[in-house]
Amino acid sequence: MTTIDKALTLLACFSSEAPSRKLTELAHESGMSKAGVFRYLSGLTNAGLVEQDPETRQYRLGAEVIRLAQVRDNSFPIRKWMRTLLAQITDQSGETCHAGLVSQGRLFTYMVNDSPKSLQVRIDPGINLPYHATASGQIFLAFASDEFVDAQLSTNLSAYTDTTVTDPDRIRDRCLTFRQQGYSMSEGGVETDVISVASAFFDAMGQPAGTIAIQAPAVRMPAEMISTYGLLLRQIAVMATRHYGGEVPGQFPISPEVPNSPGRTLSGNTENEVAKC
Amino acid sequence: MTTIDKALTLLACFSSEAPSRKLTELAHESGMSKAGVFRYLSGLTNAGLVEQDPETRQYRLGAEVIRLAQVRDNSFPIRKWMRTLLAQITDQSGETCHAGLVSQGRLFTYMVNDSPKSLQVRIDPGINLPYHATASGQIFLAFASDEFVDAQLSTNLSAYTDTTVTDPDRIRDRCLTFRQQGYSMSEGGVETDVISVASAFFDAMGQPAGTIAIQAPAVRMPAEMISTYGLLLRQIAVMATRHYGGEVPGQFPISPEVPNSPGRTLSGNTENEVAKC
DNA sequence: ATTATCGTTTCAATTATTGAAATACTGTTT
DNA sequence: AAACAGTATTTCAATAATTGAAACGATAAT
Repeated sequence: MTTIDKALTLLACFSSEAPSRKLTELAHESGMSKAGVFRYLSGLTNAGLVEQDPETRQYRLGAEVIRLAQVRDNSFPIRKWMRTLLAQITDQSGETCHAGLVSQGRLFTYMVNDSPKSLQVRIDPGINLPYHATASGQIFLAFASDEFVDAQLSTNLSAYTDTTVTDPDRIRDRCLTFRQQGYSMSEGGVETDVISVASAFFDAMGQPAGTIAIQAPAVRMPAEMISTYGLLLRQIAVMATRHYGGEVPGQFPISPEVPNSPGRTLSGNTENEVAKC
Repeated sequence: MTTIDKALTLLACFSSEAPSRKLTELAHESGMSKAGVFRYLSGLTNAGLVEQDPETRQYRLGAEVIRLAQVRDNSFPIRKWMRTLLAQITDQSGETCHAGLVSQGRLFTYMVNDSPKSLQVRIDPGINLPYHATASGQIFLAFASDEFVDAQLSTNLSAYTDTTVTDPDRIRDRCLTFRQQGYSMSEGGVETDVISVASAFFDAMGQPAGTIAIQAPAVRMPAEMISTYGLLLRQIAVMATRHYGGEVPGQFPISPEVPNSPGRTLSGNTENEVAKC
């Protein structure tokens, strides 16, 4: 492992769940010496990737990461078309939806579009999506490589609620079904009374690159809605794959026919009402 | 210079102007050996900060940078309130506006809010703003440290148009005026027939952290509009400083009184119409 | 006041980094 | 087809940087 690798593994320690970290904490978590972590953080700070809160002396990600993210999006634009796709989903379903992206083996919420309804599921961008407990995670596993699935399911699968499925074999079974239907469903996997439906989009090698999901209060999610939304997401996911420059794998059941719009159509979300960032 | 520093300087080579780079090109630009650059890029690729296009073999920023940017924004949220501020500016002026942020000494467009008018100035997020040729850049220089100003003005100041001011002394003069009035103005600095007005917001140490600017076609920018917009931006900039957790420096002329709204008020841009990302 | 905790610096042993040159690869030109 | 040009990788021994334990300083808690 090179010096650079060691320094950069520190970046992976920062997440929305733990956005600012103490040096000692990072040293312990990464298994490296305090002195080493200090030097690495200094390097990262020089590059602007990390900054230190002058008061608490805690480290957090720096402004350079947002510049890099803008540049990334200019060279490989996702935001623009993803916004449109999510707007379509919310328009047709009336529910909160989000797109997940995978990076370094971790799936996180990339973009969120809120439901216009007052009772809605709240979710933020940049949040980690556990593979075993979310609809997004499970549809991702359904199309991921065996090694990846094994790696994920061999970790501690925490039960967020009473209904979280934590048995690896049951999860594998579910993923099999999800792969056949092209969308997944999770009921109360992370939070009770929330049902989530998801589909996946793919990269140029046919590997899953991200997910698209609807999340709604369970009371608004009868069985027939789940399949309707599933088909909708499956269809939008194919469009996402196309935009992404990817290849839908043979196993994925493509649905050419347009599903009937379940919800009212809303007018909002035209491009020039939205701040570009 | 440590190995980490060298590796991370490569990240700074990626910009919206040159989002994907060849290895040899990077080696030349950074003055490092090809072998070294290759090893550094490998490290960065392992961490997901960089990825290689399988076809062209060019390197570009990876998906991890957008995850990091989301995390950064969760720990130090700017997007949310900046969106509101920019919406206010466009609502009151009817013109395109943007926020600039500084990172590693470079000022770049962080967020853009388009004018609803059909004739409008187009600008993308993540674009580099040259200090000498933009209103944003100049108001930043007006409040930056002497060393910073010297460093910037001693580089080659390219003339983007016939009217770009490239004489360091004239720029210093202008910055003096801009500091006194708390906002800057640039006419055709980067593109002809475009006038831009800007103000700055500050960090906890009273140093400029970013800018807020209006850009409009010159035909819609008579002299009295410039000062009206200037006062508006100055006022919004104070709010930005407050949100940022910063300190307005003593030199900055604070305007407590509300300027009269020059344009019509538009209704759009409520939070839940906007995709969160 | 005392202790505990955390961040920062020091320093000599060691280990990884380094760049030139060779090699592999890809697409283009003759 | 074959040589060519341009690029990305790999190799390898000399070298220079990394390394972690322990000391230090600063700050907060008891």
